[in-house]
Formats: sequence, C-alpha cells, structure tokens
Amino acid sequence: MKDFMLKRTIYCGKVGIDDVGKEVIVSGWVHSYRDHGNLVFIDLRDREGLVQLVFDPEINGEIHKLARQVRCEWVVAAGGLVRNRSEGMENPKIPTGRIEIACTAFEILNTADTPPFEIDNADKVAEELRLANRFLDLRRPAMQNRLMVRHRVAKIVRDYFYNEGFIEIETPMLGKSTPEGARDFLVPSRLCEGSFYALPQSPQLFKQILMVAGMDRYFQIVRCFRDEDPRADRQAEFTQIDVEMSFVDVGDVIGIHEKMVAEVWKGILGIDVKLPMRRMTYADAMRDYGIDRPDLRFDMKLRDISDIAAKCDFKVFTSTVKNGGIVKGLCAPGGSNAYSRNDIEKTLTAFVSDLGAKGLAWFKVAAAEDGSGIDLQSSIAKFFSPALRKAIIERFNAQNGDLLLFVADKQAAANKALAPLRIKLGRELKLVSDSQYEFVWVVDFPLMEWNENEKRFDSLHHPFTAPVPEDLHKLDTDPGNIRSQAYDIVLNGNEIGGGSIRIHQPAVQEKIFSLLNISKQQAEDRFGFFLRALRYGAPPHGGIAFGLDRLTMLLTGTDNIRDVIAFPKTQRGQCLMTEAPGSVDQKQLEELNLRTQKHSHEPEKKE
RNA sequence: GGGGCCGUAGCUCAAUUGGUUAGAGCAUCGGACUGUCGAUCCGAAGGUUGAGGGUUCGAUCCCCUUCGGCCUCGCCA
Repeated sequence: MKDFMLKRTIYCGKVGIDDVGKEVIVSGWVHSYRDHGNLVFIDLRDREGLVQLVFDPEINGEIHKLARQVRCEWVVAAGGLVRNRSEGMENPKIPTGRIEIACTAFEILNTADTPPFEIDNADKVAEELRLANRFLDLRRPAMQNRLMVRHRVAKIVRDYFYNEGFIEIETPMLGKSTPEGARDFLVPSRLCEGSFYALPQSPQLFKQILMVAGMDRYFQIVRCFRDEDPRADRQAEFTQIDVEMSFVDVGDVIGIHEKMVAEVWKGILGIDVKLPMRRMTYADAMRDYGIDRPDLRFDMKLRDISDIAAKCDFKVFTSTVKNGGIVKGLCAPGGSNAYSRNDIEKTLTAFVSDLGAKGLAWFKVAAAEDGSGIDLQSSIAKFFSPALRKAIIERFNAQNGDLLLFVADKQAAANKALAPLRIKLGRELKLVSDSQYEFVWVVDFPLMEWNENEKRFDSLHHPFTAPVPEDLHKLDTDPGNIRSQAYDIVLNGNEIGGGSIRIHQPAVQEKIFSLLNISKQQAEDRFGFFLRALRYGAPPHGGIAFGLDRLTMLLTGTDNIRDVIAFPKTQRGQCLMTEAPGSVDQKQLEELNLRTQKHSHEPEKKE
C-alpha cells in the first residue's frame, strides 16, 4: 500500500524528444501554471529541470478540473503521453521546450503554503530570508547546481585518491583543545566533570600520527571548526580535503596535488590546466604583489622606489625612507583617464587608509609640457627633479595615460595597502577575466616570524612544519631567516590549499617548540601524545589541505561561501532556519555540571 | 572589539527640503478566457515604515538607543 498512486518513471528535466509517443509519469513541484479556462498548462519542476504538462478537458475532464486547483510549489504527479509541440509553440528557453506531456492521469500529492518569496526571483531576495527558508532557496536550480558541483568535486577527488593508493580514514570530532591557532569550539564532557573536548581545527596531528602508524597515504574530506568571525569566503564550520603522505618531499606533494586540481578542473569545467603549474617564492610574491597569494591574471607588479624617493624633496617620502620604511607603488595602465583627481584623492585614498595606509601619493603620466616625451604630473611633482621623475617612469616602464600610486610606510604596512589596491584597480580597469585560471604554487615561506607584541617567534604555517635542510644551521643564530618546506596553491589571488613537509625528528620538533616559546612542560601537556609518537619511528612525511568550500566557489563563480554550503550560518554564527545556537534545558546543564552566568557588572541602564 | 552599507505590503522597490489618505510591479484571493510559457484581461485584499525613545505643529525622512542582515579591519597556528 502506497500513499500515492502515480509512480515516477522519469525526471521532468530528462523528458526529451526521444520520449515522444511514450507514456511517462513525472512528479515534482508546480513551478508555474497558466489557466486558460479551457487548457491548463503546468510547468513541473524537479531536480533535473522543467517540463510542461497540458490538461485538456476534452481528453480528461476530471483531472483538468483538478489541475485548475493547483498552486505554485504544490507537489504533484502526472502521467500522460509525451508529444511534440506543434510549430510555433516550442519554448526555446527550456531544454524540454520541444515537447510536452498531454496528461491523462494526475495526482495532488501535497499542497503548499504560499512561499515567502518566489522561487524564480530568489536571487534578488534578501539573503536573510533565503537562509531562514533554506528548503525553498535550495529548490532553485542555481543552488542545486552548486551543490551538485560540490558533490562532483568530492567524487572526483575520492576517485583520484583511490587510484593513487590513498586511504580515507576518519579522525575524531571530539578532540583535545590546543591553545595555538584559532579559537576552539568547546564541547563539555559529561563523564569527565569540568573537562572539555574541542572540535578539530584540522586533523593535523591525527594525520601525522597515521603516517607514524604506517598508513603511508591518507586523505579525508573532513569538517573543520574554527571559532573566528566569518567572512564572505569563510565559515566557522568548513570542509577540507585533507591529505598526508609518507616518504615524500615537496615536489612529490606538489606533483600529486596539481594533478588532482587539474582533474577537478577538467571534470567540472572541461578546462585543461597546464602542468606543471608555475612556482613562485614567498619573497618574490611579497616583492612583486605585496601578498603571499598573488592574482596572476594581470601584471601590474608593485615596485619599490625607495632609492629614488630618498633623493626627492617630498618630506613624507624622505622621512619614511630615513626611518627604515619604503616607498612602494604600482602603475595602473590607462589609470589617469579612468580616475579623476577626485577619485584618487577621495575614493582610492579612503580605500588604502581603511587598510592602514597614511596616504596615497599619485602621479599622472602625461605628455611633457616642453614637448619632449612624457612626464609626471601631480601636486607633488615639483618635489622631484626631472631626472628623478624620469627614473620613476623608467622603473615602471610607464606609458602616457598611466597612473602611478604610491604608499610610503613600513614594508609590511605598504604591502598590506597596495596588494588590495592592485586587485581593486585590476578589476576596475577590467584587466581580469572570470574565465581565466592562473594557478601558482607559492614556496619557500619563512618558517617563523617575529611577534613584536609577544616577544617571540610565531609559526607562519604551524609548529610542525619542517625547515629547509640547508637553513637548519640558522636555528640558533638566525631563526627569522629560516625557510620552511611549506607550500600554498594559489588561484587568481585565492589560497585554495596549503601544506608542508613535517618535522619527523623529535629533536628538531622540540627545538622549534622552544623557539616558539613553548616550554618543555607546555609542549608535553599539549602535544605529549604526538611527541611520543614521533619517538617511535616517524617516517619523513608531509601533506596538504584544500578548502573544498572555496574550491567550489571558484568553480561555480560565486564570491559568497554560503552559496556552496547547503545549510550555512550567518556572520554571527547563527543558523536562521533552525535558530542554532539556542538555549538548553536546565537539566542538560546540570548533567554537564555547567552553569551560565550573566555579566557580574552589567552595563548601567540609562534612565 | 572597531569601521561601513542596509532594514517601507508576502517579495523587489518608490515616496520632492520634514508636509495631505505611504505608492508601483510581482505574488496572493475572486472572476473571465481554446496553445500558453514572465500568459492576458477585470476586480479585491494587503502597512506597528525592524523595535524603542527623542526633536518638531507634523518624522519613512533628522538625532539617540537597540535588534537583525551583509561587507570589512582585528582575528583566522
């Protein structure tokens, strides 16, 4: 006994010209209906697409009457004969537009409340409303397609790793909190009163231990959790393609994974990615692009002009250089026509000052007044001798009509402002194409960087990253200049994956901990299990992790991570559909030996 | 924790410098209609202008507080 009579024989979207003359049964959601009093048309939607149902009172008066009652988003099943639409009645807008189903059977499986927004127009609807009614939002083909792409990426990746001899192994979700890195999500333990699990920020130590255990090649498509503020491309709960391999060097890991990426791009977009992908050192990336994830779809490299600036009479420049800063800038091709003086001094300057820059110096490249070639024009041009102006033009190989923009600051501060400025200009000057994919491996990262506030070194990647062997001797003398065997894969300015060769000798690991100001005792408390594992015969090993969410974003051309996650959270980490997080019963708290507490000093209410 | 944008009918938006009864399209409901496909035509209903307070003769508009969404800095080994 079924609770419906008509059983589907084919998906709506799959009914085609080959089915003409066949009896079929379709089921799905009423996308739209057109009632002519006589004929009734229903566009029926399922996962695979739309198909037009026709109800003719001459054919079957009873179901025609029934069909007149349906409304959008009702769930129905219909059976009938597939037939060609006669000439002039075809609808080229939908793939099934050449055929229709002349219905002889019809069943209303469910009615539906009027939806809070029209499925067809949901792309224009406030995201808040879409998230609260995700079951409706996900009925949209665009959303279903993104989830489908995500699924297919996972499938390609699984198949790829299966063929390469990798084993998918699950690691715990309830783990131990490690104070480094991002903030942990904590889960109170009922059985161990007063203790907490942490949700994994990544399976880092587990996958390394799997290498110690001899699994040799591990991968996992795994949820990770970092309790930090979300962004457009970042959720607290996200998915990694996590990989680890034994007896490998940097080249091995890169080789395996660029092939994986190429297979994904081929499988999803049909695009042949040229292998091997190019590589760039961290130092070069920072010098030319001001950032460790350069967008190589366009050139517009940053140039340091500190040597020229030191000789000018512009005090902002000279004093910056004198105080150990740099003057760095870029040349926007055609920028002096695209940006008015007001654009530069208001919009662009505001843009960089939001990023911490103190100002933005500019020159327009124009025909020289004396008719001899080109020259720089600016309110500050007078502080530069003709020779210096010429030197600047040459540094950028600037052309008439270009716009030169400079930030004078400490090196890191200048890069921090210029790198996003470069991206903004590249976009606005239409130097980037959406169909262009420029991959690059960034390598030779510094192992550590000095943390001025804490007076210690911090890992750039994480504390298990192996140094470059030739730099090992600097461990005691010059730790800030040790390069690491870390690598990031960057696509169009997005980091899509990153990893490293790991330290496999306990002595080196302990040395690194001490440089990071982690005492023997602390290391023992936090990573004791791991250090112990390293002492029992750890093979050389390394790995990588890709962000599945971000990969899917790039493959589907969205800049909103929530579009590639079925049930995402808002910027405050809430699910607007389920209203998580929520309060819990007192009884649950008691079982966990937890008590919630209001601020002891509540802000005073104004009278 | 900081900065910015936004919130008007179910949805998307409008509303002159602060001024009369807050409008339109779509959706909804009722009716008409023989091939539509954004159907069409006729009609109806639909509002705590996110919430609270203030200024004012008068507030969607100005000010304060607050809630929510988005973007962003910090944060994200």
